[in-house]
Amino acid sequence: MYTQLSAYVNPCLNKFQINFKPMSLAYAILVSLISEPKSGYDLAKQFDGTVGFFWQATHQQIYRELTKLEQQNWIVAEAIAQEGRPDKKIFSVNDLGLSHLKTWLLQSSDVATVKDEFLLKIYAGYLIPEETNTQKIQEHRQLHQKQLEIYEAIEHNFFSSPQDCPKELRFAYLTLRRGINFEKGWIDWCEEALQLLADWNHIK
Amino acid sequence: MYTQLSAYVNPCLNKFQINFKPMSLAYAILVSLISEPKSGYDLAKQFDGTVGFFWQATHQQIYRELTKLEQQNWIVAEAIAQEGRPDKKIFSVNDLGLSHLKTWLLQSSDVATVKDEFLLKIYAGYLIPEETNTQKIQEHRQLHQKQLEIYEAIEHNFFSSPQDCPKELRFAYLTLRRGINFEKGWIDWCEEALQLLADWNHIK
DNA sequence: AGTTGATATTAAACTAATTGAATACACGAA
DNA sequence: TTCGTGTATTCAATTAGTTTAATATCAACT
Repeated sequence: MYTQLSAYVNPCLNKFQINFKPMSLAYAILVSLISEPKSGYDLAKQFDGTVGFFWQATHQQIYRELTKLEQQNWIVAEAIAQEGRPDKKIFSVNDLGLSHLKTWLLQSSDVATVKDEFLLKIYAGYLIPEETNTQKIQEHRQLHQKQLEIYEAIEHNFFSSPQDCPKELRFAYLTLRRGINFEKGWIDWCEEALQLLADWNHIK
Repeated sequence: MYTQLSAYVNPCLNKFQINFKPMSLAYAILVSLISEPKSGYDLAKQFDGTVGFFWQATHQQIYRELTKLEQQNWIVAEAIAQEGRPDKKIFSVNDLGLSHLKTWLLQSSDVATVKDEFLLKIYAGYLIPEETNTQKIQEHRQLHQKQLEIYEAIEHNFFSSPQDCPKELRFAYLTLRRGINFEKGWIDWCEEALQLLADWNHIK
């Protein structure tokens, strides 16, 4: 028995529906290529660097996605013969790709979901020895300290006077500020957590 | 000497290894079941609640994982007939599951990767109208404000005197503090970003 | 001369996650 | 009476992401 309206929909019609799916990796690639055309190899590197703060992907993912984007005619490739190095395929965004990117940019996005193994382990911290937790938090603080230093070096070298910043870099600066804010937040939390654990240890 | 932004690519990651450790969903489920045995339905609800700050999963994922965990004999199910409601299957962690969980808890974890569509869009904000960016950030601030209020209500109701906290809840409190820290960080950044955009707008 | 390491790309198999349902019972409101 | 909401679980298809390669060039050491 049909108890839902959806049961009456012709299933063949489903295939004609417009795809609203995120495909964010594709857009992340477009965003990177638009500021400067580059190869899959360069993209993979950059995805571990500055853009990597808010998006990462392995080179396998990137090459697969580039192939798809080229087939869809959102990007075009140019083969570059290099001396002393393997050939490169430099990709750039064409008009079709740019218009799709702009459409996507205008859509609002949800707050990103967090999947944090570290916090999951802290949550269950009562199951393991006290000092293991302390150690984990100290390690974590150091990792965030290191990342903060990287971000602050970038800020110092490229954004010492943000008011003079060229328009394109202004938005990169905003995301860099978020990176700094994020790392400082973690460091503050680590210190607070260590203090709380120490206090509780005194009380027992 | 570092003369280009791209030079700040983390050299440790040059081999394209972003260490992803799998199976975390299984452990997230174990962590939740260990504090109190529950059904897939309850798990799905909880994954939208407190645990949801650092882990989320859809009910389809959860049911699939529960089936696997039961087959591996890490958890056991007990069918509960309910009046006026469908039957429930209450899962609890057994000794094998607990020992695997403890082994996992002792392992150190990497800093969680961030995949933030919102920041990706901000990064490319120079491609869209000024007021669209402002609006996006204002929306985002409100979302984080709302989440902060939820966390602060939990803190007020359950952790008004954290020093008297029972041992198991201490760690939940630590993660709650991180949630508050996280939301406050976002709110601060939103305000800073709005101010910077306004300043730049004056200079043009 | 041979190993390592960086550059540069591709293939294939696999696991995890998402999308979009369907099924089924009960309760209260329209 | 059927509509919506909440409880409770399952299925199927597709997309996304991970692991583990293999291939190739060249520079710099050892």
